[in-house]
Amino acid sequence: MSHVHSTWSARALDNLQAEGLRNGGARRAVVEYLGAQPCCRSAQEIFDGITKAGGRVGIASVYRALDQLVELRLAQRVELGDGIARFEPSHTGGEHHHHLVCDDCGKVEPFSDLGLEQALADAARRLSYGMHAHEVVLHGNCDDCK
Amino acid sequence: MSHVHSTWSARALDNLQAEGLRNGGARRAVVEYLGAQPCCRSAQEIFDGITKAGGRVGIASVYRALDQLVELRLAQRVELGDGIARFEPSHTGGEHHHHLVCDDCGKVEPFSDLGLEQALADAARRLSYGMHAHEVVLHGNCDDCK
DNA sequence: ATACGTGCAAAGTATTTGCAAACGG
DNA sequence: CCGTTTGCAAATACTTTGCACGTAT
Repeated sequence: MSHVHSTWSARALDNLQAEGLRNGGARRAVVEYLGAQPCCRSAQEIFDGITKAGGRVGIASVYRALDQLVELRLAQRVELGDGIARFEPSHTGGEHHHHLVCDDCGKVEPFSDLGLEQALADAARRLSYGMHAHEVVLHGNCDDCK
Repeated sequence: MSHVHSTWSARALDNLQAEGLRNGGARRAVVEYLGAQPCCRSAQEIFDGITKAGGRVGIASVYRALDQLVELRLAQRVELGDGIARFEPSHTGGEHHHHLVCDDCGKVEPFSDLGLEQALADAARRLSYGMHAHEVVLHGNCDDCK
């Protein structure tokens, strides 16, 4: 049996290792960077973030690491309508959130809503769809642009 | 004052004309094709559909027409997680739907859920966000892949 | 007549892949 | 050691743009 981890990064690295993967420098850097973010990040943002912190990775490795994380359902791919894929840790329970996108300035804000989560679960049940992830994007105008 | 249209295509073409746009062949073909579809379509699918029906349009015009439709909020851009942008008429009221995506075979199915719509409206109100569109994507496994 | 619309080809971005060298266990 | 991982560069996929010609009003 496995023990409990305090952070998503630690849990993800353990799961990757349990899959027989080797956790070299690049993938570890991606996992640690992503785990420290409050909301979704694009591959380029992750690359830039790691680079600015002194890490040396290739952007191809960032993409490859993200693909694997999504494949293992440790991370979720989020598309907000601007043609750029973003990624964030797969949140469990209360940490789960969705996204508000301002169509004027492009700002992205996370939000949580228990009623919405309940309605999503109900809808999936009614449809008898084997749901393992969901994504909600609200488009509108943020406070600054209203 | 304007009169009521029985189809989205007719209404959209009227709205475009009211904006001072000229509705030449390519944009008209896109609007008519899109209005006849039961669910979202990619630019390439729209191009292929028009071409197969004997229409001659450039794919650049398809993209331009779609941009304008989205800009005027006559159509909605939908991103389902595979990096391809899809488009569908902006549905009003009861015709509104969302999407189920099978992560194994990629199949896309539309669904409607009144409870979900209500929860989305409630969430937007609670957030006091000036919402003018929303998008929900459920990922899971379709009947074929379960 | 005169803007706007269109098609083609070229350019621009985001993402993926081939490959030889570096590395982890 | 040996198979995995990595970085680089080249390739790919989707989308946008420049421009000369066509067309709606």
